[in-house]
Amino acid sequence: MTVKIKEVALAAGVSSATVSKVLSGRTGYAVHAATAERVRQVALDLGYVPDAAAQNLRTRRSGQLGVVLEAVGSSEPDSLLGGVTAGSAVRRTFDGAIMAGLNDAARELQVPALVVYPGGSTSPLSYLDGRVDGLLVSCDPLRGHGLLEALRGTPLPVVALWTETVPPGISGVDVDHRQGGVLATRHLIDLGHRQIAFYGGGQASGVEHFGRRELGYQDAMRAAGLPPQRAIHEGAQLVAAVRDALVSAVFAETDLAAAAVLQALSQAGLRVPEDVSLVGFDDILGAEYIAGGLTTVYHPAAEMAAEGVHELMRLLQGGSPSQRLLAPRLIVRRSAQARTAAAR
Amino acid sequence: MTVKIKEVALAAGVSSATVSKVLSGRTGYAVHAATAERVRQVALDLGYVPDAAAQNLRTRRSGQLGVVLEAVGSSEPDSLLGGVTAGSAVRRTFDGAIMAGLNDAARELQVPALVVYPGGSTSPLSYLDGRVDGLLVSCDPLRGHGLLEALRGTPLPVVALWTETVPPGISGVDVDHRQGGVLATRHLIDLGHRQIAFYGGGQASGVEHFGRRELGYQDAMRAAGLPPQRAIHEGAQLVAAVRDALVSAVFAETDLAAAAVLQALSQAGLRVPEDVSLVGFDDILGAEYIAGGLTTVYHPAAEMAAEGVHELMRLLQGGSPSQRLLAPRLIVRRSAQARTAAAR
DNA sequence: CTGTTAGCGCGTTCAC
DNA sequence: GTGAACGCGCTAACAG
Repeated sequence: MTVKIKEVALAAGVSSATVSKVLSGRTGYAVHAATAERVRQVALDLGYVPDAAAQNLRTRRSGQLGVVLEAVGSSEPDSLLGGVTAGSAVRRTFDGAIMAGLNDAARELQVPALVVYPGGSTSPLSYLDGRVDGLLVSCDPLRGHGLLEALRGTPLPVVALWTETVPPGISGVDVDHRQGGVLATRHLIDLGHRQIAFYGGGQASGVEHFGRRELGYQDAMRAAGLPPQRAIHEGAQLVAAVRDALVSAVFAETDLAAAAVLQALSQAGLRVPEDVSLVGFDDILGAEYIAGGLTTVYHPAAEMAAEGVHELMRLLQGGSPSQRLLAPRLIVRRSAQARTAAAR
Repeated sequence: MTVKIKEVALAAGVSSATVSKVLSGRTGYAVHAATAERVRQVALDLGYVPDAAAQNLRTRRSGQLGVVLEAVGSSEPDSLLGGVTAGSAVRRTFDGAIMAGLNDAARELQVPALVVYPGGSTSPLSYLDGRVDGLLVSCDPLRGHGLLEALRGTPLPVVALWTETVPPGISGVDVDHRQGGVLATRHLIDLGHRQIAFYGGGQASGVEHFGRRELGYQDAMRAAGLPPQRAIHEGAQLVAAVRDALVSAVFAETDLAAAAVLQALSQAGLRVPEDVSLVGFDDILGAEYIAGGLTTVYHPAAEMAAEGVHELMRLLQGGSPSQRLLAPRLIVRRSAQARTAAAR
């Protein structure tokens, strides 16, 4: 037996229209202050809660934002990672960061609720049932953007996370991976390294993020007048390069890849950072335990999600779609040290 | 301009009632197979999607499950952790695991959508607006159960995660932390250790989970005829106990606490597992990097969330509230070794 | 047995 | 400050 607006109206001695006006909170309606106060009090006493379905039906808005949460995280092929196999755990860390960012932003902006679509693979049509006023799509960078393409031309405002390349009419928020690659590489250069390897699939992987991280590596190398090396994606190859004095420092495209590098080096009797300097990317949980503290690039996933909510609110208020890149940040620990300290 | 049911009816040459019957999917309605097929085809061609608000208003059900996602994760006080400060990252791992579990279960059960309430601190009344058919509460084990208490007696079916102690009328799903404590401790006993310390706040911390983990430790010790030791919650104290040959193995109440133990021991020149065996709890991301592979107890957070969804569906189908505990699982790595191998 | 008509659910908003 | 139409799909009762 829930309380309905008519019961409140009756108890307050007014019509339901008046109750609606008062509780809408909007000013500008002609309602006596005393009446308004009485209505509010009665509503509170009776524990009246407006029915969301009726409200949505009439206003054609739900006050809900949809979130399509595709699995996000490490997309590294196993071959690259050696024995390191925490991919799904990394994915969860990022998903958790996304939820934390969404939650914080939604609370701050007073968005009533977020709707998560299970699986995220449903037909694009199903997002158009009025359940949500806008859509955040957390795409898997590896699996391409099938859903985004399908949403091209939707009447629903859409913001895509995790990608720089979105169809027209859709907003995008991503981290500046290329700039992150520059940060990591420049750090190694500043430490005096000249022979710096890029470890990972990079552009050849077909994964947008990894390609951009490699581009950043190349940018920084060229800016310092150094020749970028071809990407290495095998532990043995890297060990050989180090032995031949062709490599004194490594930028691994992810922290997991860095862990794999560390493992390969250790097995060959090489130490980090004494023999080789190492920088990763992502700052995953556990990064502080890798090599006694992995120097890495922090990936602001939560901030990205929060920015996505803000962008969606902008679209809902009539703004036009835009692209935005968030700056990553270098986290200096101990796995990268000055070249001179290596004494080789 | 969205397509409405009447337009479909018109195009298919039937009434809207027939369209509704066909698209409801329910059998038992008397509709010609040929007519039904035609209606379905027309609906598809026109891209008809039933309006959720109208549906919800008429059926008084939303097909949505609410999730109150309080911050969950490491609740360890800083003093216990020494320099190890990855608490928020752990929280995100668990939140991500929860979302992964919810997502998987919802998809499997064909639940249309999950609603996440931002902040999770809103008045209990606000969950009664018909937006959701039931509520999952992922409570913070540290902050107590204010929300759960407030939900006592709600007409809405409620399932609480992360706690064994719930008000009457509410279902609970939690991990069997006590059993996990037994697993960890028994593993050390089986390895030949007799002087086993519990490291952490335990029962004194006031955190339900940690208390139960310590109880499990005590259970296993007593079962082996060994006297449980008083909980240690300071690195220096632990180092002293090891030096005095009072402790040869440590069960730390969380993996982060284990990392702190490791750090304290290392600084004192003691090695894991050569000098001291160490077992953690949670199997957080990064556990495989702690001490070259931390032996720990896996915390099935995703499974817990999935089980929560199942329990909620049971309640929605008229089942009665119940409590459920999920079994944790020992993950053997290399931080705990046989006593004899220690050669002390 | 197939398909239609009519009215419901409940808060919002326009016209008086 | 009020009355009543309205949003849109569902379903009980009814006609063919």
